[in-house]
Amino acid sequence: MENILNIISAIPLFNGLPDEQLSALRDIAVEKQFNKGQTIFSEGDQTKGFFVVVDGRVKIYKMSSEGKEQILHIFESGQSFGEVTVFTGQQMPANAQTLAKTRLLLFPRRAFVDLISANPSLALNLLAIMSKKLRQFAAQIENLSLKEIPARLASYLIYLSEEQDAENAVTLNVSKGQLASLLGTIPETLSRIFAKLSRQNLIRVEGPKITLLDRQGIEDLAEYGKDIE
Amino acid sequence: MENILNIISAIPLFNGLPDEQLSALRDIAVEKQFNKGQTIFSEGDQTKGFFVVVDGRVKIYKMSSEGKEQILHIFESGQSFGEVTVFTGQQMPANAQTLAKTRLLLFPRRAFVDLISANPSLALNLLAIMSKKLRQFAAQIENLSLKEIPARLASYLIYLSEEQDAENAVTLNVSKGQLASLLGTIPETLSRIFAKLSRQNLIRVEGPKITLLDRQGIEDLAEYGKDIE
DNA sequence: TGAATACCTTGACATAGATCAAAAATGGAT
DNA sequence: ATCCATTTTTGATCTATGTCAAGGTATTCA
Repeated sequence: MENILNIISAIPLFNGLPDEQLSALRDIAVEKQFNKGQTIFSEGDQTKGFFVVVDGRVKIYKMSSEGKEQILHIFESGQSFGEVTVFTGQQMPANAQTLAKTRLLLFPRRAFVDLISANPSLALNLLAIMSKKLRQFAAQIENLSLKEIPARLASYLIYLSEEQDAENAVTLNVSKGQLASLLGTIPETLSRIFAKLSRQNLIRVEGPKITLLDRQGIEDLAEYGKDIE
Repeated sequence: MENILNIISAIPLFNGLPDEQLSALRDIAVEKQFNKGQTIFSEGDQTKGFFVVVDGRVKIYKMSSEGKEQILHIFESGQSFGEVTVFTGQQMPANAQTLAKTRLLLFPRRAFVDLISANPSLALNLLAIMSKKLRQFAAQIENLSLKEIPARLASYLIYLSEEQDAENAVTLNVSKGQLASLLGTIPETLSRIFAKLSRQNLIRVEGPKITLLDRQGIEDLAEYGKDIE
């Protein structure tokens, strides 16, 4: 068994916790392995607990009655998901599936809640993380309803470039089809928009590698929508 | 001064807290009065703390660069908002404005965080409330991206009927224009959809009073979208 | 009571994006 | 390498919803 303690202490959620609490966390954590494309849980499932991605990538998504998928979130190493139902005790409100070979830690509900009850600093960390998620959701709602798809794509590219710490070149970490779902559209439309932005010399697309040729132009597009044809 | 303690103890967030904690909360709460249409805070403002609606109604909204508004939330008596920035310490991410004459309690940031740190049960309540909001946001994202507007309206009517505990008659608690924004559309479109659903004998609209003539039909519409013309 | 203002509805039209279909490119697996 | 499966792109068409404009209906306030 690899040192779970090291993994746990590197998780943002558990930042700044004293060793004894980290040990307590390790004692309740359960390690899980998944291959690419496996389902972790489905909408309506009973709550098991809350998850942390050790490595790999997980998508959280909803399906419409016609089978269209909307990705709500994509989580990578160090990020956590499933907090919500730990506290409401309801069933899972969405589906989770791996996008790659993935290792997770599961903190079973009961034990985790007990731990939080006893540790205000853990609760505060958790509150901060959930606050951040609320904020991201609000931003996503704003994007979906206020902005057109080219603007949403531009926002995402900027987000990625900050994430990857690269001024003007980013690499998509999901397939274009998945990206379409995350942006609330379909692959055909996304493809056309990539083509259009390329034509306008805002970006260059080479497979999953996107070069931002005109950073300012892309920022304007993200901010003001309405791309100039 | 009216008994703030009574108000505080009736707030869901503070459910089940012992008297001494309620007193501690009262000691840090600040009462605020607003008339209809007044701005409580604006996007970019410094975080003051977190708010509870005593009575009245508050909308939280974003503006697009073209001045279109998207309502993220409408809060009524007993509900709280502004928790997010209390923990992240960032600026306010959206605007808040009263929809009616409104009384609020403000819990200043610093004092509130101290209180939580000392009281795990308060933290757990807060976690549960934030979880619920996350869930609502997820549902809103799902609605915006997976459902057409008639289905969103149907969902909202069902939600309202449960809220108001009325099987087949609901009263809109916001203007139709505001409702349009909440559903991610514009008044013209909403108006047409009301007309269409009336034509299909699913509902009857009399001003802000909506009668659900065919509850099952409305539920189907909310669930499966794609209304049968 | 009536003017003024905000709100709601209806109509004609424009368009972003979805759908359907099929070709092209990519990337594993053998 | 070559084949198969998946992903991506491109084209033609359709439709829901937005935009612009105008008329109607409440509600408020003097």
